[in-house]
Amino acid sequence: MGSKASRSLPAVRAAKPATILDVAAAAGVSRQTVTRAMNGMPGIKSSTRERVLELARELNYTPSRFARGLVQGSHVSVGLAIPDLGNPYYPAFASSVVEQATARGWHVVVDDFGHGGRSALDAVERLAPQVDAVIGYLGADADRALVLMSGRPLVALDFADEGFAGASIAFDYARAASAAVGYLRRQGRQRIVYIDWPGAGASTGTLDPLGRGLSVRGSAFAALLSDASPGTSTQSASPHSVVRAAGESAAAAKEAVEALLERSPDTDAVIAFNDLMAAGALKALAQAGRNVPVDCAVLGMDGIPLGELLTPELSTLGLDLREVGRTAVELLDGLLSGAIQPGTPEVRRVIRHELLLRGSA
Amino acid sequence: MGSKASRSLPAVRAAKPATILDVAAAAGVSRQTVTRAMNGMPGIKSSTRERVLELARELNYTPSRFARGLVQGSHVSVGLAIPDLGNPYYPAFASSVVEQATARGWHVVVDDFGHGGRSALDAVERLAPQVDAVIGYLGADADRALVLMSGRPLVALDFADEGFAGASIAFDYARAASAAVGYLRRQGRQRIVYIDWPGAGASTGTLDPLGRGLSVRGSAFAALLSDASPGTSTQSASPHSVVRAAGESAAAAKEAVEALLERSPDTDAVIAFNDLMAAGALKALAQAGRNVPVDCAVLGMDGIPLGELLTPELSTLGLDLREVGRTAVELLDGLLSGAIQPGTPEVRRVIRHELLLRGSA
DNA sequence: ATGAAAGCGCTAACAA
DNA sequence: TTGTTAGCGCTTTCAT
Repeated sequence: MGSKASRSLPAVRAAKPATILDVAAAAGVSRQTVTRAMNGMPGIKSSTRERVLELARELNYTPSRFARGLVQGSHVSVGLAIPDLGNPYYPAFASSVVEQATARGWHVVVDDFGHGGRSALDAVERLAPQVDAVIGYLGADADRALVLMSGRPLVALDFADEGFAGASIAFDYARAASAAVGYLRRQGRQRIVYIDWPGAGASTGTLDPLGRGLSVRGSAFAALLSDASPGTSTQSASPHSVVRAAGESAAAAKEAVEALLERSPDTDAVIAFNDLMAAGALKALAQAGRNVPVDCAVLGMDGIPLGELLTPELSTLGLDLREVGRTAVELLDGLLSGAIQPGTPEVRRVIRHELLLRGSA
Repeated sequence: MGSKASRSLPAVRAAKPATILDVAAAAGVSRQTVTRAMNGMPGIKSSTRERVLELARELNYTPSRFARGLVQGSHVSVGLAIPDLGNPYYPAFASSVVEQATARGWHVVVDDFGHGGRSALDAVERLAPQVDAVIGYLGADADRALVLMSGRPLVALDFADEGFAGASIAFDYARAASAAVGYLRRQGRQRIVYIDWPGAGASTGTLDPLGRGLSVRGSAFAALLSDASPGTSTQSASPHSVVRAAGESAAAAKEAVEALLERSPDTDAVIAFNDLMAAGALKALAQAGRNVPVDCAVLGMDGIPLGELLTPELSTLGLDLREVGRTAVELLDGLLSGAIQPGTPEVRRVIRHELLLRGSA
């Protein structure tokens, strides 16, 4: 190192990163020779290779993947925008997307926008210039995100807006809610409560019986649960049939259920926004000494593997996440190849939940 | 659509994707005008913009992100190679890496190589041409992976090989094992069994008392557990103190523990390879009617949030995954900027587990 | 074993 | 409002 200090290394690190020409100049060779050294190609004296590699290291040179990609031909690169890798639902979905994309030789760039107060729009904004297409849980930002993609394909998940010009995969919450509530009613459950997390879809403007914002799935349940007692007047029959948790976490759901049990000890069935929150409900019930499912049934939503590890095992409205991932990537594949045209009915898919009965209901 | 059928669209879709020149030619404008249309730039008649956009859609044109990146300046792009997004440990880690990378304006390309019989080396092979650096759980492939990176930074996790030329983050299993076994012995546990999964680190060649391959962490525990009964002869004192599960899953661990309880009903403490497998152990013990932790203690390894949702809550050797992610990205940052030199002691970090006592031990 | 030239597809700067 | 010119940094020929 010291012996070569006389070479013209810039005293202050240049703002611009070193290029192949900088290395070539420093080594006194042509850029092809640098290419040969960097890529371990034949036709270069090993002493030259060593010298070039050493210089490259000193100059902190990294070949530009853009220049290289430009000349060598690129892979498809897909952006995946998800709200929170810490919620087991999303990695389960991501896993399926990555698997399907990998099978096609694509790359997946993941942006978890759950940290630092970022929004789905931020994520797409960052992703858009660098990827060929985006798959994401974007909520109401989907419309604006589509603009950022300037014509490239976008698949919005859990999105059912009729006016949306991109591709979408929606979930049939009305049907899922009806299956769940029907099952619990047939069991003779009298006091069914849905634990909502209005953060995701509250922008839809649907309100619960008390006039508070509700998630999309929350409104599906609210509609069913409010109709429960036909004997009463115009006032909603079950004003407390929907409870709002403070966050999309087991801890928040646990607190909500604790408060609920305090207020309405006769609750005999709890349906949660998702499996993670159902796990919190399970904890609250266990702590309150309730026997699940005898005293109170618990139903989750998602069907993630976590449910099978809980005690009792979680009954849930399961989504086939591999199917969701496969559908998203297939949609993209069709859009990218031109086999599917945007604006046709083909780009709006609906996937159904299935009632998975395990131990908790 | 039909009215413009006479334009010279290729009858058969060309093998090569359309370029900006194809669109420009089709629209009878210059490429600059196409750029303006595609990127929503000003200085273009909106009728022209419409026409160009329409043509672009027909030709299925997508701007090359490489050409664009080349001219606009690139973000740093980091590859993240992980074995299985379905194991909650990895998304927890990935989440932290993505958060740290995002804060620096970097992109993260995730490759989950757990599907389709792919190896860590496959993952790096795919990633290498497209990223500036790689972080990964590569096991024994780390050495070969480094070659594929041709000089670009690589951070290998859970890797402690002395001869490794890249950066690495190792975990101090000897210390962790000693903390765990010491704690259980002080509790008076007599018959402590470690449930190994030799898939990951079996290549190190360490053998258990029965001569079978062991994971790195498995050997740390085997060493301690074999020394347990100093009264016996040269033959290993506790030949069954290490059990091997058939997979890195709760289900595999559950089966292993079921067999163990059959064979050694006096087992009063189980330590698992990781939290997921500990969850399986918990299920097996509950099913066998054992009271955890009274009859039998269970200790996991990882410290993922899942543990707190189990019944009883899982005691574990926790790793601060946010610290691990932060360290990996900091290492990369230093390497990329030249602030840290490869080959110095600075690139080999060690992170310690901490004994987290919750309900199960 | 090495070098020179050409061009990948795009956008910024400048003309018209 | 539109077109022209000049690269971005690299790898591929093809020469030497």
